[in-house]
Amino acid sequence: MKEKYSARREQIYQYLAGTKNHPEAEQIYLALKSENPSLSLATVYRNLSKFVAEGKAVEIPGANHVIHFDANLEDHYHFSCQQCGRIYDVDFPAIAFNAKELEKIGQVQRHELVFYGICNQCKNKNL
Amino acid sequence: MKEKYSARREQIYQYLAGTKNHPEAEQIYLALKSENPSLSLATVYRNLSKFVAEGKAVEIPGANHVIHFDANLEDHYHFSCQQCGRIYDVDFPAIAFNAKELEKIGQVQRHELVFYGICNQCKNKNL
DNA sequence: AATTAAATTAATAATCATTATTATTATTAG
DNA sequence: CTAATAATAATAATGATTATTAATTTAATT
Repeated sequence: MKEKYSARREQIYQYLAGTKNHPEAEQIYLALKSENPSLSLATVYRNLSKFVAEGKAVEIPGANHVIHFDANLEDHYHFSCQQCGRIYDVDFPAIAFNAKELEKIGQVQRHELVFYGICNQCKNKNL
Repeated sequence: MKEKYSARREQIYQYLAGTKNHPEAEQIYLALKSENPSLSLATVYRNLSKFVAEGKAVEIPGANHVIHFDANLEDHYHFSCQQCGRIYDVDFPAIAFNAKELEKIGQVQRHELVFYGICNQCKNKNL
């Protein structure tokens, strides 16, 4: 199954790579739909899964059990707002872990650190 | 809405609190179903959501987009096997983070650190 | 202990994110 | 250009989770 070039895939990837908003599949779909009315939601999902499988993007589990996507592969962590569902980047340096403790369990491919809470934007709205 | 005692809820909580397996809702359901044939899956979900809302349990997003539950509230982290879906405890001491960086974003209630990879058990099977 | 009120449940239907199917279209190879 | 095959659009199907509702259980009150 040799991969063929696909304009759709390119659009989806470029959109994901060009935003810091950690969108969910549907948000990407809606954003690209306007320029491209024939775009199908399943195509977005299919390509996102492909990116993840290829290691070109990662999934971030968000609030409300919706998956968000991120094409930023540099070490960074996330803040997930339990109220609005937005995901923010947290610019920490990568954390060093006890490798021996992890080796006892398995081989780590990557890690995700997510802080859960209420973002300042929502906090202010709640006043 | 004053909470009333419920034998079902108690069973579900005790099961969750008594295991280190980070089960998903359906696993809890199946485990308790044998002693309690009239147990309903929705009841398991409802009570698990309640525990989470009350802070008596946390959700851990597992592989295959299934949610696992953990009633162990002590600081500890997780390893999620991408092959078998099992979730393991990682016994690190809690990590100290740059509070100022986080305050810029919002108020943190808790954090989850998940290592993704292949567990040793699966690795050996793959040989 | 019986009565009432309210919370909880069982059973099941509904929802919603995600995935699979299939006929059609686009891309690449020959 | 034609054949082969990957990708898509449209839609149906799946599967985890949530909502509904009538019946049951619990707790308070008489």
